[in-house]
Amino acid sequence: MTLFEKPVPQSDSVIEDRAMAIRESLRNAIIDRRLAPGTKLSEAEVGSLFDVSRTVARAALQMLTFEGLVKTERNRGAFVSNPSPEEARQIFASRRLIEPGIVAAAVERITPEDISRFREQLREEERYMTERGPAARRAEIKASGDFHLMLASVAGNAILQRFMDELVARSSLVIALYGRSGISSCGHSEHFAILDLIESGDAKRASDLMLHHIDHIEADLDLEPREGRGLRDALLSS
Amino acid sequence: MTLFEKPVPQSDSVIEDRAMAIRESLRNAIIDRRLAPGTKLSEAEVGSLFDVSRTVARAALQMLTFEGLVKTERNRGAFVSNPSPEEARQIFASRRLIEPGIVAAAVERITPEDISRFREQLREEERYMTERGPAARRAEIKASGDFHLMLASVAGNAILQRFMDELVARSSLVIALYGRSGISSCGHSEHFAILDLIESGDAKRASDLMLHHIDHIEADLDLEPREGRGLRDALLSS
DNA sequence: TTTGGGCAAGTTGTATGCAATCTTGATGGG
DNA sequence: CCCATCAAGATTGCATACAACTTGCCCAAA
Repeated sequence: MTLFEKPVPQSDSVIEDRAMAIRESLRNAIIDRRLAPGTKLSEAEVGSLFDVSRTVARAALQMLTFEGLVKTERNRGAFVSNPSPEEARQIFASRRLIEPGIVAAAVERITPEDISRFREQLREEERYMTERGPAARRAEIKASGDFHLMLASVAGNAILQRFMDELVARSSLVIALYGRSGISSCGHSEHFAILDLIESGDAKRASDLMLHHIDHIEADLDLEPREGRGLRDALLSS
Repeated sequence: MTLFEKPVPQSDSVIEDRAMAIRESLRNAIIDRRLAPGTKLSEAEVGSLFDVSRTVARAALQMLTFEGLVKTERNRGAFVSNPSPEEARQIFASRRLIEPGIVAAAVERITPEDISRFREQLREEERYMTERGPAARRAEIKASGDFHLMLASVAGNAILQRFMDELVARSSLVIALYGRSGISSCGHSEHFAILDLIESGDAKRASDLMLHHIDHIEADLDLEPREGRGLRDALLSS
């Protein structure tokens, strides 16, 4: 009757269905490394854990499979993805290709309000950096990824944003897997510098710095060939 | 007992499950425009059409939703995607970002055998160009997309390859929707020129030409604002 | 005639049951 | 002692049943 009959579509991605919520929850658990790579994600277990049927759990796992965060083998089930060094390299190669363009687009579209939010986000990052312990380190990885995601959202291209969603999530998993201990601190100051260059409107230098930033992240990884891995990494990793 | 006990894992992506086959079939139908944008894809109808249960049909539709080829609305169902001009622009912006890098990678990795296969593919394209009629035009769009996909596969980055899969599929839909009649012929000669530059190892010029090529494809589209569309394009389009 | 409400048909969301496949542990033969 | 075969348990793949929601129609009332 009234014009506001519907209770407002809300943020659209928040409502969705239950499968999406489970996907988010598992996704966070995976990139936080609370779920170790290779962990079996049985439909029944996920279902009972979230109090839904296997149907819904299965849908969530299917979504995560599309994102590359879990790998499913026919008639065997779903496992937390255990990205190989080669996969890791491809992930960062993809980011090197995409993110400079995102920075350039962000330079064109960013607003002063956006800049404020970014600085807030960077302060948040800073807090985790001062702390020690694995929990803080996980939070730092996540916050660091959020910077890149915010940049992608400012760039105003929904498709690239979705690609970045996937790439950042998989990067977080890779960093948790192959990252050396404490060197990622340099990355944070680069976030500040990138933001400054974006604010000043210098697209070229901002893009270049983003490129270097990604190089630095990848350089801090320990991506040796790791002989003997490639057979069935999930089984042999334990 | 014998070393060949298992009947060979086969091409891996060919086997998969039935949902994948349905996805492929629907995907081809959509980018061929045999399924018009806005067409309702009811789970029951898809299921009975392919002689599977709604469960499998639903999985296929979910995959297509991830690819952006269909749009699903909660409790309302799945519809063939009807990309807006803005979406189309984002698709091509994404391609402009990614494909030059793919060309550069392909220059490094392409083999003489690959080049032969490419020339074969281009000859195929040529055949469809001489013919008239909507069927030949659809085949031409598809063959033209295949060139870009083959390039992505040569580049050797599985992630970028998957991104390109999605972008090319959505581009085909956009071209079918917004393409002007016969101007796409210039694109074909550019494919030849790009391949020549790749063969000669000139990454820079090959990438630049790819960039221009994408510009030309987009320039051949009719992407006016189309007032009055943005409300609920699926409903109002008919 | 127009508007509003309510019922009915159809579709999607979810749960569950059954068959097929894989894993695992046991058992028997070499 | 080792290896192969096989049976039991468990898990996935798929189909189907039911519940919840949306939509469109019809009819009544203004």
